[in-house]
Amino acid sequence: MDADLNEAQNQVVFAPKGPILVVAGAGTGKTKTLVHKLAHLVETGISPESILLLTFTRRAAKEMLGRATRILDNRMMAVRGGTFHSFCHFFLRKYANAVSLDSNFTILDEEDTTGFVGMAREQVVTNATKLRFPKKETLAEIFSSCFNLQISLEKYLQKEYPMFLGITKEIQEIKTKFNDLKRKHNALDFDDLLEFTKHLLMSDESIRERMAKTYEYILVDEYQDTNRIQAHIACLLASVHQNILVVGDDAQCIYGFRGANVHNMLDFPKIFPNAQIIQLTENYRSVQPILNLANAVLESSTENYKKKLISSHKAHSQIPFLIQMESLEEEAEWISSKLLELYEEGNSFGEMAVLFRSGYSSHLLEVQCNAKKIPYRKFGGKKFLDLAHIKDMIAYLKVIENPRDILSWNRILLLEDQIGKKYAQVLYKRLESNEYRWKDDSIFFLGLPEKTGLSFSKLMKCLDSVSTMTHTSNQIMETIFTHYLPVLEANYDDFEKRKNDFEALTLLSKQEAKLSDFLSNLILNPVDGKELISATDTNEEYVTLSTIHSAKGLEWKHVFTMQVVEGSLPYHRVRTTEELEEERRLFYVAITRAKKALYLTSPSFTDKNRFTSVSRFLSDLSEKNELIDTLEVNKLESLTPDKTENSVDSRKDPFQNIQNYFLN
DNA sequence: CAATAGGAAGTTTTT
DNA sequence: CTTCCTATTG
Repeated sequence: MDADLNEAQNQVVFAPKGPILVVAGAGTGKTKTLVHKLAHLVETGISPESILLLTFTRRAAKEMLGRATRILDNRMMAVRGGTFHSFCHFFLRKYANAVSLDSNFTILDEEDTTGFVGMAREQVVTNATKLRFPKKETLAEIFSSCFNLQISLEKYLQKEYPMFLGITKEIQEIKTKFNDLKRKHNALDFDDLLEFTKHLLMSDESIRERMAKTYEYILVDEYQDTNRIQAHIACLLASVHQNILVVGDDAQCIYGFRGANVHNMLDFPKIFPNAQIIQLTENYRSVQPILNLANAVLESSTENYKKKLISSHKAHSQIPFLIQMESLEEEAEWISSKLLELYEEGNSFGEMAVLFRSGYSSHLLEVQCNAKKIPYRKFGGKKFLDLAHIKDMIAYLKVIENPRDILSWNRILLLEDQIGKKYAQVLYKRLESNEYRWKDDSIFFLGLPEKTGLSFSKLMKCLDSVSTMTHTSNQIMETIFTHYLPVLEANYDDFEKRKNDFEALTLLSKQEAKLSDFLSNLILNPVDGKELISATDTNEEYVTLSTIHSAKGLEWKHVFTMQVVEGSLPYHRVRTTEELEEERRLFYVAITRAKKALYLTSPSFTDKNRFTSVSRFLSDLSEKNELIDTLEVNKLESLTPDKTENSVDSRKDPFQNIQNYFLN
């Protein structure tokens, strides 16, 4: 027995081999238990590299392995761990031939996937039917949802887009064409990674057995967030030895939109009738008032969550705050001031986090943090990879790696002077019929204006110079960059700033010897450019700004949750009660991230002066006054200097009043 | 056919 | 704030 752990946790760690379901409430020491489990497995003779740890999000995987390595020793680095998608990618590179894939396949990110849908759409939609036909983004969303929810196109349309039911046939046709295109151009999207893996594991017994030998033990964290296909893959991997441990919390399922379903968890004992079920209930993270609010939020749910979180902290503590203000500007101002205040009281920035529903919500706050010199890092929302100039660079590399990548060809051709949509198409066709081999030959230039041909041959000579010899990805990067630089300077006024991003990209490319590894890693593990640059700096503490989704599984001493208002939390697009319940769980996740203090802010006006009110998740609470302490921030602009003194509210912290005054 | 400017409209959450 | 579409000019 491990004295560090409570009884239930010990039960998990010392359980014999075989299937185990751990139902772990928020903050019940789940990660700690898993880390100890890993250590125990290694001690009992299972080698680290034959343990597979799967999670849905990258952050959860990173957190888990990071803690295992810190708490235990470097042997834990050998544990194979990552997201389902990254595992599937690794698996498919190895067994590509078994599913008749070319092993140098390209992985499509969201934008590329949408691009292929767009191509398929153009093939089906003629001008006559163009009116009111769903856009490529919508179609891509529909196809992905059908896959992740594992329902037919018609059913999904019925549920979400009844207005498109009349064109089901055309949409189906686009879907088929879309899949054909991906195969033809040697590309897999995120969903394909899962589908091909599942298919291969299902149909090939010898591979299943080989996998069972490679991975003697399967751990799945955040099991409530896996969807049916992912759960299927996990179970297939364990089908031979049944050594599978899954951990989850039904109250924290927030990926329903991607097909995550509580039933995955509840049905685990149906798949493995001999499964041991262990509950972790004692909360070590938060003080009781925070848990009281969390419990109350769940209690008003229509669904029946059995658990009530009880804190192990006995000391008296402050109940959560609800701070109301007029505008979004005031909200950003108040939060940033409060962050500074906490810092000046001796808290480190690393102990603070601001959470929000949507990626863009933090915009004003980021401005304030920059102005006040508060170090922060943002998680969720826009990515390094989404920057246009980074995507340009990647497109060159993708073409070198997979010449059939039509989208990347199109992108880099369009960058050249005097090559537009039409000529890009013509040139791709010529390349294709010439098996992507470039010859400085007149047939390539037939019917092209002189300047167009010149641009094209310049591009091709550059690509040729890197693909004919063996180069490190770093050398390739340099050559491509030399070619790209004039384009960058011509297209962006802020090209100097953008140039800096290439440092980060070069830094990344040095980490991988092979170009293909570099590219797939970039897509499956997108990194923030800033993060990379600052990683070379000292380990500076920073405030975490994060979407609630990305904050899952993490904890901070001081947590702020922004825009706890109708329209944001719950989100305005929510229609059904299931979706509403998911929003409630999302709020629950946000609350339970806080260890010591929780601040909820609620502006009365969202963007475009739309009036809104405090989230129903709070206003519906029957014992609201006992659960939260409501404060109002007066609108400072409306006060004349004379009146400011009167406005000082004795209930409020004097320091905060001073800050509010001087920083405005 | 390419390039450009200017107006319009759409912006969850993750891989 | 951005991407998307359209009209105009070269």
